Amino acid sequence: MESERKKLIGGVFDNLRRVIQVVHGYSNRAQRVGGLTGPQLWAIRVLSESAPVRVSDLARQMYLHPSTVVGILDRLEAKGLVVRIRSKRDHRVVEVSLTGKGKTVAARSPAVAQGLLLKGLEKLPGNDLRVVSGGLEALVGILGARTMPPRLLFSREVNLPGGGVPVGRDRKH
Amino acid sequence: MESERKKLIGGVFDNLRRVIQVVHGYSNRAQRVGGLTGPQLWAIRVLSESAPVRVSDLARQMYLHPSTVVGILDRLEAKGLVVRIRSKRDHRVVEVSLTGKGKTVAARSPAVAQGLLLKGLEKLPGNDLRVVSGGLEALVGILGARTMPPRLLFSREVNLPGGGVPVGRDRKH
DNA sequence: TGCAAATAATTGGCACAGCAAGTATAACCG
DNA sequence: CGGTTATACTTGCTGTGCCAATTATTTGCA
Repeated sequence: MESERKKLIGGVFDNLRRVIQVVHGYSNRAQRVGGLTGPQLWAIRVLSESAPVRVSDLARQMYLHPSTVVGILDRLEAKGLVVRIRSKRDHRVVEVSLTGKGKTVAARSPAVAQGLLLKGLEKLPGNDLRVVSGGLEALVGILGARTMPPRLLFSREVNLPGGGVPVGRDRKH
Repeated sequence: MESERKKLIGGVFDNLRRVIQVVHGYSNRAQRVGGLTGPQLWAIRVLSESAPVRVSDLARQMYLHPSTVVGILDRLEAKGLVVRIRSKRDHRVVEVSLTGKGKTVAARSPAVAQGLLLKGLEKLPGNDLRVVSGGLEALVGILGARTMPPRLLFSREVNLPGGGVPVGRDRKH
């Protein structure tokens, strides 16, 4: 039974690697689906949810430095997937949106991994789903990451760390 | 009960993000523990297990292109953590090993995330461990990643993909 | 009002990761 | 021998990611 534990633990590691490789590392670094890299796809996905968003907010949601996001946006803009529009009321801010092409990519892209996962989870028997949920819960607990912000993905709200409260801007069109 | 499923699924996503963020993104890109980047730490860890290893084998174990590994080794060598020794018998191969300093780093570093996980899993009650294992197993199944090579981490053997059967090399000192 | 401070996005510089193609050397095999 | 294969390395390129300025704009305060 000692060896059974060992085997289980080893399997957990292997599977965790696999999951990570698929979900996050689906585009390890180089170009991937549709010629988009991981971060680019990620930005597209965030944009597809957060409507027109300011560069700094996008950076916050992606947990990246603003200057990094600028670079990513440059490349996405060059591909014609996003547009930058200077805000009328505050001429400092830039609102980033998806173009039609960008929306198409966004609509097709989540199927890559997250969509796969979502579909799979949805058709999972209730008991198995509970097992998956419980298992991950335990993992997160072990890693002491329960207090960590989920980093947004399909959820709407963002807990920005450290930063002040986001001004309640009714930027809704 | 529909909403319970939804909540469970949402939680799975959030927790998955958390786990990924911790395990993989522990060293997002920039320098981290002891001034080492993620891939550098990873290489060190592989080296700490696989004794003297050839560059090509290291690349295979890290699932990286050999030229990428060369760069990583250059930086590790510059820091005095690894040494490259040309094999006497086959003058093409280079055996990479850890220096004393490198071993120290290796011994201290796995505590970063994987070690945390390992320790946590080890003290987990048998039942919970089975839940974690089963949950991940299901996830991997959903993602169709069961056939994917585990990418090695703590396990010894490597299933090199695509490549032919590894010649039964008795390079055991 | 008018000037200082804060804010937003960007730029430039740097290091690293990752790959592909090409090079040099060395081993193997007919 | 001579050609093929294997091994490591080099070079060139793209892309991330950060920090430290810079610029433009807005806000705040005296």
